Amino acid sequence: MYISRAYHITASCHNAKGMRRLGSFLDSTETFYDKLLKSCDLLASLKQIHSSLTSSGLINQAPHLGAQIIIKYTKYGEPKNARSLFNNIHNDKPNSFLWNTMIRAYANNGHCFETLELYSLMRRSDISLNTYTFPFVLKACASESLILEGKVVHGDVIRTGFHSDVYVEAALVDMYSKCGQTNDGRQVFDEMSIRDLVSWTAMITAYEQAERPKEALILFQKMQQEGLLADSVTIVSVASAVGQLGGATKAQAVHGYAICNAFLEDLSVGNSIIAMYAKCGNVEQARMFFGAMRAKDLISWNSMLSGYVQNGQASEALLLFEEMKDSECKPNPVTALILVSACAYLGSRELGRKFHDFVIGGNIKIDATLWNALMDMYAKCGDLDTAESMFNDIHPSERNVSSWNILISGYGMHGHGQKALEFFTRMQEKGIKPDHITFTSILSACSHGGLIDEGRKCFADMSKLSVKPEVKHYACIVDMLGRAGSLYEAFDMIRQMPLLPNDSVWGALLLACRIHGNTELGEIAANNLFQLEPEHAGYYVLMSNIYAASNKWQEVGRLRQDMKNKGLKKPAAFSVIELGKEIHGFHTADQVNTHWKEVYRKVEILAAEIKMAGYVPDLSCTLHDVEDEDKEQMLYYHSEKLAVAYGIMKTDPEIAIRVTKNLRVCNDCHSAFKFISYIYRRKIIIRDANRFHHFEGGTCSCKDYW
DNA sequence: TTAGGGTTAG
Repeated sequence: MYISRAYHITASCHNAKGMRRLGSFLDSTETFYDKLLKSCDLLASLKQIHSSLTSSGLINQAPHLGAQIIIKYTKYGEPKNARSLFNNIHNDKPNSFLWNTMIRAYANNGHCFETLELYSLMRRSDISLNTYTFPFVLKACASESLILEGKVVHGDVIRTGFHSDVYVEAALVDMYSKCGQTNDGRQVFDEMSIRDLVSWTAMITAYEQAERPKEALILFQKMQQEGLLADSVTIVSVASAVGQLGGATKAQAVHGYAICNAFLEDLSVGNSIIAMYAKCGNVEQARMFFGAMRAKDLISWNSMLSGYVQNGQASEALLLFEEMKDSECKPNPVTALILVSACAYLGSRELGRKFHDFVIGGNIKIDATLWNALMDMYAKCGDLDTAESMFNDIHPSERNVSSWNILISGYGMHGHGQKALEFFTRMQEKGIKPDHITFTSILSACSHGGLIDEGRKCFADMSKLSVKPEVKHYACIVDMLGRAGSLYEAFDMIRQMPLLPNDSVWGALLLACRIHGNTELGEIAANNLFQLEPEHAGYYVLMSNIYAASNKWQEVGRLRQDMKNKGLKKPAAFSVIELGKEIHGFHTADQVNTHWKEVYRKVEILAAEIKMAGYVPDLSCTLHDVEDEDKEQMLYYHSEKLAVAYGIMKTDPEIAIRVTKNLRVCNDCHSAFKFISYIYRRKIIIRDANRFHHFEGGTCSCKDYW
C-alpha cells in the first residue's frame, strides 16, 4: 500500500507543495519500515521488507534501514544475503557506517574470517576507518585467537590515531587476553589515560581467564580504591577468581557483596556464585544457594552438576540430573560432558553406556570434546577396546592431542605400559606434538607398568621436544623411581629439581618410603608435608604406617596425638562394587551394609582358603599396636576385601568383579586378591585413585606393588 | 544520524 501511495505522490510532484508532501511521506515511510524491521523476527517477512525497500529505491536513501536488514540476515544465518545487500546499496558518498555494520554483523555471528576479509578491503578502499570499526574487528581476532592479525589491527589503531578511544582500548585489552597475551593487554591497560568500569573489568577478567586470580583480585581492590563501583559483570569475574583461589571467607564476602548490590537479579551472577562455592570445596553451600534460586537456567544446572563432580560427589551429580529431567531445562552437550565424566569418575561402564545411549537418543550433538570425553569414560571404566575403536573412528586429520592422550593415559592406568609407549611413539610419527598432559600420562604409565628405563628416557625426551618439566612431572618420576625402590635417586631428583617441590612430590617419596620401609627418608618427606599441608590426615597416616611397620609405637602414638590435637581424622576408606545395575558400597569394618554379617563370614572363609595356598597376611598394613591375631582380623574387614567377597557371593564365576576404592589399595589386599583370583579363577579389577589393578590367575597387571 | 568495549557451565 505504501509503495503504491509513493508512486502516486511522486507522480504529482511537479511543484513545491508536491515536493513537501513527498518529503514528509518519505519520513513517515522510513519510520514505518523502521518499526516494521524492529518487530520483524521471521526470515520470510525480512525478505519481503527487503524486496519492498529495493523496489521503492528507499534502500539507497536510508542506510540505517539497510543496516538493520544486514544485521538480521546475518543473525538468521543468511550472511550471504546480508553481503549481497551490502554490495548492492549505492550511496552517493562513501559510507563508513554501512561498512562497520557489515563488519559488526560478521563479527557478532562468528564469521571471523569474513570480518577480517572485509576489514582488509576497507583498509585498501577510500572508506575511512573510525572508532566503531576497531572493536568489531578486534572481537573477531579475539574469538579465534588470531594474535598476528590482532597485532596488525593494533598497528592500524595507532597509525589512524584512535588509540586513545576508551572503547578501542578495552577491545584491545580483551583481544590480547583472549589470545593468551595477558601482559600485553596489561600494557595497553596501563597506558590508558582514562579507565572506565568496562576497561577495569576487561583487565580483571583477563587475569581470571589466565588463571592468575591473585592479580585479578588485587586489580579489583585497586579499582575500588579509585572510586569505581563494580557492576554485575565485574562480580562474575571476581567470583570466578575467588573460585580459583579458594577460601571460604572471600567467597562469603563476594556473595554478600552481590546481595547488598542486588546483583543476584542477574542470573549470570547467581551461576558464578554456584561455581565459586563449588570450586572452593564448599559444595553444600553451593547446593543451598542453587536450591534457593528463584529462577534457574541451563547454566545453573550445569554449574551445580559440575560442582558435584569436581568435588568427587559423582553420585550426587547423577541424582541431581534426575531432578533436572523434571525441570524446564533440557540437557545440552555440556550437561552430557559433565555426566559422562561423572561416570568415568565412578568407573561405572554400565552407567557410562547408559549416558552414551542417552546422548544418542536425545539428539545431543557429539562434538570432538564430547567424543573424547566418551572415549575417556570407556578407557577409565576399563573398556579399552571400545575406547580404541572410538579412537579409530575419528578421521586421522581430526585426532587431536587429547584423543592421543586419552588412549595413552587409559592404557597406562590399566598397567599396559608397553601399549601406552606404542601410542606415544605413533603419535609422534603422525606429527602430533606431545604436550604436558601426554608426559604426565606416559610417565605415570611407565611407573604403573614398572618400565623404569623407558620412564627415564621419556623424562629426558621432554627437553628435546621443548616441553618444560613441571612439578607434576617431577612427582611422576619420583613416584616411579620410588616405587621401584630407587629411593635415594628419587630423593636426589627432588633436591636437584629447579622448581619448588610441592605436596605431590614429597607425597610420592613418602609413599615409596612406606612401600620400602625407609624411616629416615620417610621422616624428611613427612616433615616437608606437615609444613606444606598441615591439615592433610593422609600423610600422618602414611608416616604412622612407616613407624608401625618398624614397631616404633611411641612415634605412632605421637603422630596420632598430633592428629587428635589438630582435629584430623583418618580419611574413611570406601569401596564400591557394581553388580549389573546395582551399586553396593562398603566402609572398612562395615556394620551398616545390610549384608555385612554374611560378607564377614565369606571374608573369613576366603582368608582361610588363601592361607592354605600360601597367602601370608601383611600385618604392617594395620596401624594398631595390638596382638598380631587381632591385626590379622582387622585386615579381613578392609573395605575392598568386603566388596570383593560380596562380588564372589553374588556374581556368576565368568563375570569380572569390578571394585572402585577411594584410597589406594593396601598391600595386603593386593596380595590377597592375587590368591583369590587364582583359587576362584576369577577376574578381579580394582580401581584406586587413578590406577587399575587387573588380577587374573594369581597375578596382577601392575608392576608397582611390592 | 544510525553503530562500539567487559560476564557464567565445558
